[in-house]
Amino acid sequence: MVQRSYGEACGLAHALEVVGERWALLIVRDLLVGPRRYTELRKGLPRIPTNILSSRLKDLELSGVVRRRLLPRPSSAVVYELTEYGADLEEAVVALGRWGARLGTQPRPGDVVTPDSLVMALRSVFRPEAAAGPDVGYELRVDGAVVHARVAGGALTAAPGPLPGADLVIETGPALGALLHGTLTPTDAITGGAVRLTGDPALLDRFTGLFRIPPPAPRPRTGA
DNA sequence: CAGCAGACGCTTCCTGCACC
DNA sequence: GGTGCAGGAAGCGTCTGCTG
Repeated sequence: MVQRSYGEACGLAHALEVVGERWALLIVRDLLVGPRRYTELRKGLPRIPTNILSSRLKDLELSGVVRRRLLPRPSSAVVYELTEYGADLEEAVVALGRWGARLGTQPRPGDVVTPDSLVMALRSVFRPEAAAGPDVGYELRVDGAVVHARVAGGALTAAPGPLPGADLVIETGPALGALLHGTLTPTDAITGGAVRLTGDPALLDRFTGLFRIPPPAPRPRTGA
């Protein structure tokens, strides 16, 4: 596909010409979690048409954001991964995710939670200033997506999959947004059955301190 | 089965123009 | 200057089929 130009000598305009197309930044988001095969990207982005995924990957490859790599035998499969240049988008993607999270806590009908989106959500709302204290490991299960987060030495490591020996396993659903927004307290979440915990329940308080969505965006007046 | 790619129809965007 | 409309271009989604 021929990339349209905004005709501006502006870094932001140039960035949008590369990752501003529909789906492009979500592909980058998933690749920030790790290299993915074509079918894994389709699973992570269940609504993307296959030709659009193919087209975006090609465009991102031409732009130097993504590269194709052939796995060694016996698999010989193709994986897509970010180049160093593409990986530089992490700071921007995390900031955009944090900004977007302020728009609302409730998923819309048909919205899905994927492990990759959950990992990037955790990275987006992690608060390093709250990470002092003993190391802790969480396993998070949200609507079938399982990810884990480990906070050690003030730094976060978040990745898809379970965490054997996790200090706390949190099973929840749409309530996660309210919990991270602070509109649902850990106590209310537990007593109301919005979360199920395995491990030390006190660590849920620490979780909501470590991961916090900034105050919600102001709502435009409806004029009614 | 993975990894595309083409055809087709629909939607959205852009541009130019007219009108107030 | 702001708004609305029409036509063309571009983009998107679904379906289907091809290749290794």
